[in-house]
Amino acid sequence: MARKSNTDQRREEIVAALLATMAEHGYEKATIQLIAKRAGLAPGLLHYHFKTKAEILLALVKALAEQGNRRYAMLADAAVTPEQRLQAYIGARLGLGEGASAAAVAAWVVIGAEAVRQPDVRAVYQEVIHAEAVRIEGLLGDCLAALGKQQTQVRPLAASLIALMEGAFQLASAAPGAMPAGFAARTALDLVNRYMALEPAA
Amino acid sequence: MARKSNTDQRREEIVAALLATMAEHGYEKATIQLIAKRAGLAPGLLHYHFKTKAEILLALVKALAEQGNRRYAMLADAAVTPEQRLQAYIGARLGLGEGASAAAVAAWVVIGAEAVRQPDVRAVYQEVIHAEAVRIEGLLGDCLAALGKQQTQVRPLAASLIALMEGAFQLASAAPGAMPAGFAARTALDLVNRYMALEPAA
Amino acid sequence: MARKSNTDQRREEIVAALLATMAEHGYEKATIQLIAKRAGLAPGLLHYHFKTKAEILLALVKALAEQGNRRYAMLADAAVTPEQRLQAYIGARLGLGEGASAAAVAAWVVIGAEAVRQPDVRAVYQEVIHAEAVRIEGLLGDCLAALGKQQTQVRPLAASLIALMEGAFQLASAAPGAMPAGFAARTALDLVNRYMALEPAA
Amino acid sequence: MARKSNTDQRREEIVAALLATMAEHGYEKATIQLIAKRAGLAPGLLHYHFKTKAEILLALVKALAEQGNRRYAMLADAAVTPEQRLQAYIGARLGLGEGASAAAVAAWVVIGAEAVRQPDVRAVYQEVIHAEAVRIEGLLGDCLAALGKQQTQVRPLAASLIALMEGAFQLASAAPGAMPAGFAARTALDLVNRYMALEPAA
DNA sequence: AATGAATGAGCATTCATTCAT
DNA sequence: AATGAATGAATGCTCATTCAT
Repeated sequence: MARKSNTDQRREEIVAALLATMAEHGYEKATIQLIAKRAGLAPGLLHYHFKTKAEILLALVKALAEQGNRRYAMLADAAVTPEQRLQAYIGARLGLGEGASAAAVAAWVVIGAEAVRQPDVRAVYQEVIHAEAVRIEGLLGDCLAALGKQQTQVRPLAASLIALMEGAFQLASAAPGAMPAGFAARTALDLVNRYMALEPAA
Repeated sequence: MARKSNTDQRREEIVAALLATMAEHGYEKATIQLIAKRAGLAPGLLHYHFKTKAEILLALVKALAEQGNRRYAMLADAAVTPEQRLQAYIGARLGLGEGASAAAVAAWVVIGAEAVRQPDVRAVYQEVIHAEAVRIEGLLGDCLAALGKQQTQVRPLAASLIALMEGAFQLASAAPGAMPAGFAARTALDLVNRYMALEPAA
Repeated sequence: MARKSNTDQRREEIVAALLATMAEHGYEKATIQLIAKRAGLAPGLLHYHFKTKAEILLALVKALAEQGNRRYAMLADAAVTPEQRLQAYIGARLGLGEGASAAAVAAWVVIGAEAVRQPDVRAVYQEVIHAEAVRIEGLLGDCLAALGKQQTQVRPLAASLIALMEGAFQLASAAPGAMPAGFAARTALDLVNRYMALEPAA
Repeated sequence: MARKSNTDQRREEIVAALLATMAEHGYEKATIQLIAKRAGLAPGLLHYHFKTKAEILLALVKALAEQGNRRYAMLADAAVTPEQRLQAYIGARLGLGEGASAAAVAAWVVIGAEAVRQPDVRAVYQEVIHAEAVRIEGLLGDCLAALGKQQTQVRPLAASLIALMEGAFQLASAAPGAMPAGFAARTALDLVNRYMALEPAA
């Protein structure tokens, strides 16, 4: 081997550059030229490492999903009771404002809109949402069980929580100020907890 | 009198065509040619009635906002108690599934993503969100007052409800099936009602 | 109708420009820019009248085929005996050197090579060859009948004549000088006539 | 002795890979990457052994010409009478269908089209055609001499035979089925023999 | 000799916008 | 008001060629 491959690193750099560019310009206006400039690479190189621009987008969606997985794995270790795990989860997902993730949130909103029209993106987006739903249903089920409540509403409740979070990302990106800073996580948690508190016993 | 101007009607046709095209192709891929074909008009005519493509988009955002206003005005007349009004409101906004509005919902999601990058769109989007927030805060305030509860959490609660609705639109457009059909409105209402039920008295 | 369509004329101009450009540069090097310049049109206009560059090529193949049809129709009227018709046919097809058609001949050679790899081009090319074969078989059959000869070899003889003509085009374009000027038609006719003269009687 | 040079072998491998790739994709679409993959070599290596892609093409043209020479040399030994030599020659050249040579035939057709526009290719192509013409003229001259016929038509007859063969290659590659299988060689031989049979005596 | 990442010019194609009719 | 041809800048992508290793 006369030259060691740096493909994995380059791909990550390119994906990161798409994230940043997309957060600012949207997907269509995130041109290969612009992404390349942000990554400090020659435009042609992006097509050496990725066949098409759409492929970079898919890699980004997957990267963001994996990032979510890692965050979830970390918190799952730390928390003990079901309530703590739920709180930690919502806090991790909605704990916005830490600078670095603002771009990721904006990019995610753009991805959500691309999922409306691009079948490939939609497929991956749906996988991510579904995995999230499964996780939340597990967390809520544990909480309800610990409270001795019925679990018939787990699915719509989980779906509503996901909707609330996706909507919070949308508002944070397109209408900052609409959501009182930092209150999203707290209010979401209260909503869910009070809902469960008033569920009938099992 | 030569020939009466049909400008207003033409503008509405064009805006409607953008709505339909955008729901299917997104904003950038909703080309003037495509919009014109959908409207049954010549491409050049679109630039006679609108200076730029961006202007059509702004007209669409405003049209969707006004449509929301009209729906609200209608329901406000019918309902009597604060609880009825809140239920009617959420039902009207989240009562998806009536076919015709699926395109409007998808277009709204796309608009939300455009608001991330287009200042003009963002400004109008924020106006719409703000007006909605004011309305919901009024509704929630009335409900809490009728229940004799404190009203300190009206703002974050209203913001969360908006987030939930925007997120529900996103899921309906990009991940149909994630949200159990028709449950969005019911669960949202339950969440809010139980939250209020457990608020401290004023 | 506010503006009359000139599409047909423009398409012909574009096809003619491709013919000229291809004869000089081949298909791949006949860029849209080059073709447009030759036609005196803006590059973008070529894609207004044709969806793709490949579509222009197909239009050219069909145009050349029709041109051949017209030439054949003309001569069919003029000639009387089978021998005269055969002579006229070969003369018309191989009567090279009249300047204007040199480009067409070169373009046809390039088309033949494109037919090797482009299925769409190959399909049309085969249609043209087949139509030509049918015609020649008819001509040869008439001649053999008039001579009272058997007609069992009509097919391979026609195929050979087509091959000879296609090859003559190739030599005329890529190796002028190899074929003694103007002798192609005469030698081809002699070859066929002597072949038929020595066929067994029917 | 460090490591013996394998340059010659590598060059042959590369040329063979161009032949195969060109037969399938044409010259322009036979990219260095594609040729390298077919040869099982790294793309960069092709430019170590050849300065440019055009140089590989020239090497291929020469290789095909030499291959023809070798075939001719072989048959020349075996045959005795002029008629036998002519028959052997035509049979060797037109004896298509042996699988392995289909790609070579297709590549040759593509080369013929490149000769239309690339002066370097044209020069070599013409050399090959000229050498072929000289050979055929020799063969035909011998046949006519043996028959006691005049030899005034040797040149156009040889040119026509070359045209027929080049055209047969074209048809075999782009319109298989047009030429009744295996009949090309037989019919070509008959055409030439009957032509000679009816030549005036010397 | 060999590798494969890197470059950048060039390509077909798209598309908002203009404009003569 | 309306048409649809025309423009040209911009975009994603290709690819021969180079070069550090």
